[in-house]
Amino acid sequence: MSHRGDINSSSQNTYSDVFDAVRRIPYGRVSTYGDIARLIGRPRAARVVGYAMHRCPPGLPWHRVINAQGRISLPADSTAGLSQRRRLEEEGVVLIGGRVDLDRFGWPDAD
DNA sequence: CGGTTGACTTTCG
DNA sequence: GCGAAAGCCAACC
Repeated sequence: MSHRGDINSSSQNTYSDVFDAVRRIPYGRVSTYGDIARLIGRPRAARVVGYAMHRCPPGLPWHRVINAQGRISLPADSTAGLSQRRRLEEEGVVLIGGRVDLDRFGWPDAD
């Protein structure tokens, strides 16, 4: 914490929090924008999560983030959309009818 | 400083 | 189960 009101090491930046949460998603698992938003303490900021995804830094497993419907938010015909689906299947995530069973691959576990 | 923008979510028909 | 409409929040310009 600096004397000035600059950014604390605890992020406090929605973007950093979002990126950190996404990095916490285990391999072969997926999370939704709403869940990520909730994890960072902003249950209503799901849209902001998507916004952050568009600005995601390299190395971020952004492909593990999908919408609440278990569906890829990106257009199915888009390069990024196809790439995301391929990466998910590559990690063992099964897509049925273009959808992911959040009850099985969703994270964190509902339990 | 303020209106516009979204890789969203939930509710209703 | 699916499509349309409204709600919500932070970043962007």
